[in-house]
Amino acid sequence: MERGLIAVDRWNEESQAYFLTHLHADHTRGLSSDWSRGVLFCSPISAALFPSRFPGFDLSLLQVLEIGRPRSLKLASRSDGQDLSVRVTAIDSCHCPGSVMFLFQGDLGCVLYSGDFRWEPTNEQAWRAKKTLLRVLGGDAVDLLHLDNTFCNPAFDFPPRDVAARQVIDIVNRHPDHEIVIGVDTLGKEDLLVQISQAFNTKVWVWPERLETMHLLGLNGMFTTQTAQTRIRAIPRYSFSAATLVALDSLHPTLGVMPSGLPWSPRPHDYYAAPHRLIHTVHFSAHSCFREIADFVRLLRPAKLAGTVPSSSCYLNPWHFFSHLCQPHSESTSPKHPSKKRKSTVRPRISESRD
DNA sequence: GCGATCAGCT
DNA sequence: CACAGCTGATCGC
Repeated sequence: MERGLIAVDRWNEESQAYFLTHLHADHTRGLSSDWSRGVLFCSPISAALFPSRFPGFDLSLLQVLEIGRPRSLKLASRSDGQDLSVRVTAIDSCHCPGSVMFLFQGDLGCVLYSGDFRWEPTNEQAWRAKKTLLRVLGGDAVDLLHLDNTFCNPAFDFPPRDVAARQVIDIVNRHPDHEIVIGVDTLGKEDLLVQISQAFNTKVWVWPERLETMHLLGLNGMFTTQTAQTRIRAIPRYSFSAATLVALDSLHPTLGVMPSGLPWSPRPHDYYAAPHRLIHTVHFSAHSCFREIADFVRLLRPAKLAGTVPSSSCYLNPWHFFSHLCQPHSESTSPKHPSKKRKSTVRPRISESRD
């Protein structure tokens, strides 16, 4: 965004204000315990997790933005030093605990930075977030939308997370005598584990640091670090492997469940591919699928649109799909073919740098 | 010795 | 290809 004024998830350059969308490692690269560049704004949940991620961090630099509650900032214009007045509001992005979008309104125009987000059409939390966003927008036209375009391709279509959770529960149900091992990261998929805990009325094992995270998130009584208390364990994804599963299975019949955001079918000779008798994979994505991204753009009809995810072979410029949804604000015709212009061959477009 | 960056892997 | 992210090697100070 406005270089030198506002930095969202960017930590390696001088700026007048810094904003953290969420605490995944790829958004905190450059942040460290000895941070001293300036004030950092984040959500209440990110703030609660902050000391455990960055011990010794100067907490006087942390500014908590309540969800849906605008905060006024005074910045200085880079050209003439004049005061710039900006309102910023954090909106739940439903990507992981504490994840938010940032809506900036004021002298820099109306800019929405989506951060990583997943707004499923059937999700209550997402529905509330959408209401909040529309309320704070109050009819303002969005000049620029920085969009999570991770899966911005019509080929990406996958079920909502509660359906995926149901699939995991079914797998566990079908294997009543197995130990179950689920691969998870340091933050995310808590809802999945909570649903499993409730469905089987049992605690779920997690490693000690993960238990601390659960407690900081206010999830008490559903998780344990004691192996004997449960047959269901959530282990770090990086230690989840075929070799690990084989070793565990030799001690006691074990089944691995890998909830993965990777939505394409793997090929042979790929380590993701190796279909393994002990491993079930379930599509579980914390990013919006194409249809959900399209709904989001249609809701906002921004004048300009930019992707936030760096280049990859399956990245397509969101403008390619959504330009017809942008601008003429009063257009009430509903062109129901966001993928109309899709070429049958996926045409990779290299993005510029992440901004 | 430390942090930052990268290669490798899952 | 690569959701997110760990480990370990290496580079620069």
